[in-house]
Amino acid sequence: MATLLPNTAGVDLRRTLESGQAFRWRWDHLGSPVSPGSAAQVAVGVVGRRVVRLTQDGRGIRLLSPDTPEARDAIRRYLGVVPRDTHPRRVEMTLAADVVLARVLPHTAGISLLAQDPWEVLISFIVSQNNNIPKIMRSIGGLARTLGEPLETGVSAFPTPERLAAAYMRTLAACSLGYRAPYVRTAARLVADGRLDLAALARMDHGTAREALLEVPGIGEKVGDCVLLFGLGHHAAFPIDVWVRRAVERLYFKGRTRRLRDIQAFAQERFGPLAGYAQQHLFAYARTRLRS
DNA sequence: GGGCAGGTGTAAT
DNA sequence: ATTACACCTGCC
Repeated sequence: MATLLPNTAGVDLRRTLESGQAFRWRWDHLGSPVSPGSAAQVAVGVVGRRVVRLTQDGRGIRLLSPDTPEARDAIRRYLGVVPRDTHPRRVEMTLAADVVLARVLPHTAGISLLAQDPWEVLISFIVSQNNNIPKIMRSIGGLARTLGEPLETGVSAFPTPERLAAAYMRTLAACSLGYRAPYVRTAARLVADGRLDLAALARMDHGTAREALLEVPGIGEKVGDCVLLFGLGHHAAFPIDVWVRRAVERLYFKGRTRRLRDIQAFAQERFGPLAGYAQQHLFAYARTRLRS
């Protein structure tokens, strides 16, 4: 049966899983396909070696499977529904002091920063450069299917660094990586032979870890900041993609163009250690309400 | 079918 | 120091 996960942290499952930080979740219909209107939806994703099914209703977030004590703990940590010093509800209380975010938050509240596998995040965001979310999801799915360990029919784990490092270029090309394929291969080799130690980067301070990431071919400032924020737990990181840039320029600078480094400095100064959460809310707001 | 979207690396000022 | 352009793919 399903377990109800306590969610005093105020996590909104759909907003979190559709926030562009993770690429291995999809929504399926639950129950009878003949009454799709009333059918609840279930989020199906891959977390490590587990195929995870979750739903959320008025009562909370339910873990449909796998329903074991170990899985329950892992998923609670992954989602950030454990009461920690920075969970969505508490973060949003602080961010709402910003008059701009106070207007944004009603549309975006409940976004959590997932505690993802840094290795998967590294590769996923190298793939994300100059790319869009549906295509990123296809590429990551393709890598899992061709190089990852099968978990259940049609679903595989994200490939290990060793498997990815040893992959043929044509295998990578078949996943539509395009010109990013050599970046992916190089990064996989760096991790596989220990020259890039992601666990060590997670322990370093934000600035030092950032410098190290920028040395990796295919990782620039935006992707580096995504890896820091989504994979390494550096919640002060503020990745600036076109949407975040639009949002900041529109909402804080009267629509005036600003240089990226000025936006970066502004965000670090204004949001401090919560910059990553602010970025998530601005990104979600821009994508849903600033299209046009 | 040409245009466009999306970050980074590189070569040009 | 900043700026212009190429890179691959899929969608309109």
